[in-house]
Amino acid sequence: MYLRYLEELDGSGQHTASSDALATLCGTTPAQVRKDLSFFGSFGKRGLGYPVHELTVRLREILGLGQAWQVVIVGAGKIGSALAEYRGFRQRGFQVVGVYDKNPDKIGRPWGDAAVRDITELDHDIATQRVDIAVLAIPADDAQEIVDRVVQAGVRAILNFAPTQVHVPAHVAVKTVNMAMELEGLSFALTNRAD
Amino acid sequence: MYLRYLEELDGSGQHTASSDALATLCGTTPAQVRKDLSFFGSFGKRGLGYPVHELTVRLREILGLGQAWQVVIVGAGKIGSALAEYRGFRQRGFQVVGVYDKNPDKIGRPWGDAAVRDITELDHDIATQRVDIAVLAIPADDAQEIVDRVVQAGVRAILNFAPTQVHVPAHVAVKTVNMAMELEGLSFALTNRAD
DNA sequence: CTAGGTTTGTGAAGAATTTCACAAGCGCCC
DNA sequence: GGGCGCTTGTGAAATTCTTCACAAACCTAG
Repeated sequence: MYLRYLEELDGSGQHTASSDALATLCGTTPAQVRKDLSFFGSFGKRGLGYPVHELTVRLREILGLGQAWQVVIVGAGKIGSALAEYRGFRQRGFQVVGVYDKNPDKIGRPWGDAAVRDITELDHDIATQRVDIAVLAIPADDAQEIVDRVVQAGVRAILNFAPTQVHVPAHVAVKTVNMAMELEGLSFALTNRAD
Repeated sequence: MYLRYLEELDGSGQHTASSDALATLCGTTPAQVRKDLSFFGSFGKRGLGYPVHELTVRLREILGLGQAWQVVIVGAGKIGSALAEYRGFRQRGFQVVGVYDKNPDKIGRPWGDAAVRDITELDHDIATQRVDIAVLAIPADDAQEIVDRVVQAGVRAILNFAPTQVHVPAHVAVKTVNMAMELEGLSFALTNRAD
């Protein structure tokens, strides 16, 4: 989050930013900003604030954004397709190297200058080319099976859009995005808001 | 999260579930399950566990899922369209009552048995029909402006897919889903994993 | 070079969350 | 009906996270 706003500041020519300024942008507190950043090192100058450009560079390093991570998307439905064409990914160095589906109607459908591939080829493909991250845009019922397969094939990070918890070995990182659950959180807020 | 798995258990005919069973399903601990549920009341029976069906009903009440919340989607790009047709929403009682865009090419494009509407009509539409939740699938630069407008028009809850923090008055609930940020979290995990 | 106005970095305090651990309650079986 | 094996609900302890508050450091101006 800090990186996002620092990039913005950098683009607009700001040279330094105080924890106070960053906090306002990010919707947090100055103390929080300082504690968070201090976890990784001592970047600021007292009396001045943080050097915007230098800090963006350091944060990118810390986040491992120096390299182009290779991503496969599993599931070529609405969400999968939207993700496959989402600019934000490539912009930030995530390269979509393959889209997979199990539905014969979708397999072979053009995608970029390649085509949607058969999900049965997934294991083989991951074994032969480097794949860092698997994005799952598939029904909940299929999620765990696909997770097991990509983990078996060597993938170490998974972004899961299926509305279910998936279980993985400790060395695999998973982030789950559950839109229905977010909406239900809003429903709760609407129902229980203190007016 | 508990609701999701309780529904599954209910569907498969389970009558009771222990905190231990729920914890395993949800990837948490039994103590956590009990503390969480106890916040809303005392639902379980000692020696037996929680009554699955009864608890789903109660959780739905608590989350305010009894009624059909009316949702508008702002932004008819890839992500907005995917969301507009996402079954998970309707299944859980969220009714998409309108899709808006500012791009003339997209305005009027058929969507369900209606059409994508001009974003300039948004304020008027919200004022004349009930809209509970606004889902934002628009560029970061437009996000705050649209947030201000829908809040002004009376919307109390926002699901934000724009990759930016948005600021709202205290009585408005916001959930932000930032896919690029999730990917960066995975990048960090891949970079700093302890092997 | 010094004084004054800022802002960081960080221990310590405070708050919130999670885990522990166990009494109390429940159903089942004999 | 009583004993036994489970499981909840919950205070208390432990841990984690956030906020406070201030010394140390830095810049600018004169």
